[in-house]
Amino acid sequence: MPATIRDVARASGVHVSTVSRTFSAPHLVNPDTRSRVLSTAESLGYRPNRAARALITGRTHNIGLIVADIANPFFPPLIKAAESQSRQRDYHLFVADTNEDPVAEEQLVHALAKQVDGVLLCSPRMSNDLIEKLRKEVPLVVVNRPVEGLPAVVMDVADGARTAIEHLAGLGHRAIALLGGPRGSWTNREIRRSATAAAKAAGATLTALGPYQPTEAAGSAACEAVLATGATAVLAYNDLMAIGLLEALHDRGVRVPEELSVVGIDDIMLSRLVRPKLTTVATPTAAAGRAAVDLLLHHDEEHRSTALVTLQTQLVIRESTGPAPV
Amino acid sequence: MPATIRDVARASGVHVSTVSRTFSAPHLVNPDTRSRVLSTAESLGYRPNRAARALITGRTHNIGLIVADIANPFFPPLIKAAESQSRQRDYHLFVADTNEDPVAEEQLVHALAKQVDGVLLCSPRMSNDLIEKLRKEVPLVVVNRPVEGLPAVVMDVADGARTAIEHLAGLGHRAIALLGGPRGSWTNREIRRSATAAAKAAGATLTALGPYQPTEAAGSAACEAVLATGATAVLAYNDLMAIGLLEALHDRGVRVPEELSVVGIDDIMLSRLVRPKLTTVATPTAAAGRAAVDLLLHHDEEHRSTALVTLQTQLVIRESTGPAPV
DNA sequence: CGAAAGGCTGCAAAGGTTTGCAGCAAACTA
DNA sequence: TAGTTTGCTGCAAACCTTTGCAGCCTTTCG
Repeated sequence: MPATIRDVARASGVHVSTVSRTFSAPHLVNPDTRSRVLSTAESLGYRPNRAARALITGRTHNIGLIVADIANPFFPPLIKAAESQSRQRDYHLFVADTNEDPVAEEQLVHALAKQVDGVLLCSPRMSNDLIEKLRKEVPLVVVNRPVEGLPAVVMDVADGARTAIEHLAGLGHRAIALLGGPRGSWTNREIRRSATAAAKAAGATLTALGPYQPTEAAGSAACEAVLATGATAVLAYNDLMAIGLLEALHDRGVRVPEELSVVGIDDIMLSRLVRPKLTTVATPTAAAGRAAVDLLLHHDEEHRSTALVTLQTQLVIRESTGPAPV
Repeated sequence: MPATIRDVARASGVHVSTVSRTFSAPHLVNPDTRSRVLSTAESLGYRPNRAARALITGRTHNIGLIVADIANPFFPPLIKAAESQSRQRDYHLFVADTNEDPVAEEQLVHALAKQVDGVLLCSPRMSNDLIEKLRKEVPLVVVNRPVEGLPAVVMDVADGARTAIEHLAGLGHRAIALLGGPRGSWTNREIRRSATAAAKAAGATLTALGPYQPTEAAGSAACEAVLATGATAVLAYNDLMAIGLLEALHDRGVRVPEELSVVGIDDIMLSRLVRPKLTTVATPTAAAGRAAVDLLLHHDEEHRSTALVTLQTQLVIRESTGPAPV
């Protein structure tokens, strides 16, 4: 039913190849012919069929984006930015959600492989070995984990965690708890490593808790464990957990920041709307989305192996941190 | 480079059509042959090329989802549910963001038309006439607006708004302000219509403000206007605006709910985390996402025209509403 | 003025899959 | 036993484009 290139060719009295070139290589066709073809195409409502085009060119003009949880407030800004950047470059974006499941991640890459020119793997939970295997099937860009020889964009959470710990130490905190994120997360390891080092340097003790799911519920559930450490300050794997913790603390009547200081990571939208407003390490998620798309699209094979984009983070001090209780 | 159906055929000593049938119509091929084909396919890492398949069958097994703003907290649960439901049915989901721009909506439908089996149009801002035109290009399901003769899923916001107004009236409020949403939104018109009627029935006055963008910033910006109405209670187009308003009120020192009651609509995640916790009309967004996908996939042409799914809403009373000041 | 160059167009193969049709052998039916 | 059905497989066309090659005509150059 929809008009094909053949219909346009017939209607405008030229060969299909001329119509094809009118769209994919306009400079090769005579301006008069071109405008004639264009106008009949317009009147027939013709639009090139991307699937057919992909079949022969091998380029689909589609990108896959795989995230752990679309509804986790960390991701939407990233998805939005990636989508916007993709479309600006005339690409469409498949979005898929793994529900934090490594197996689903792998299946999704397989399923999307043939349909996209590349896959953006965000905060993957799968092993590096598996990533190595999958990259043979389809070009990959990893977000939130550096992988040897693969283009990646990461946030400098190590620096962020260090800054956060220094901020707390500067407020007099000497016993700090770390609310750990999910197993398999590179970001989590980074935070832990850096926070430990920073605490040591500042003469504070750091008690690591976890692993936990990166959700508000898990943050609330961990309240007990946090209080049990005797810490006067907490650094959480992400804002969602920090906010969950804040909720639980509020319910228990523990005052923040008077009795306990709380720092999150990410600076999601929520963080400046809860009370007390959350002190947090801002990660540039939108920039990450854009960078990932560009990395996928712009980098030719030779450069690709060495491309690692590191985005700076920044401590945003709000109301959930204060001087250590005496 | 990747294995094709032909490679599998050669390696297992059968014709390509047999391989094809092994995957797309297994019951037509001898169990022995089938398992042989399957195992060589497995060892070659063969996966059917969906684009090629789409070319001949006309079914892409892809769905397009168009929303106004991915980062608006209202949408992620809907997107997540739609994605999950799609994948369960062996479909992949394109997600696109229009930035609240009606023109972008139209372009997106055109661009996706050839690549999907249908498009889910969420809270469209475009005119009904345009929708009528676009439906000829690709099957459409509309979310959050009923369109004559088109499958749609809507939330019963009229009932929600009525309930909200009755709740406020029951608390003694007689002057209520309505914080209006964006122009072109069916939901907005519904709310306004129903709230007006409910207010009248309850003997209260309703002052409608707007249109505003459905954002937190717009909610904050409208604070002045709300206070100027002299209302003792506000119903906002959505939670985001209500929360923005809450922020602005807090900054001005207006106490909620003592001096002003605030009700939102949607029950986004944020709403139970802000202080005071927001009283709001919960809309079943995840259910809407699932229903939209099912409507697209299950309904054959004859039923399609009559399919309108209406989802119930529910008032959730929290802390932002209280008795009218005397 | 003749030959070479350049601009434009047509031809046809190719890309990976599905599917109606035909063919064949084995298993039934009468 | 002859004829018919059934189960399985092969053949080849079709889906919509792109693109290397070849051919034509017009210009340009010497």
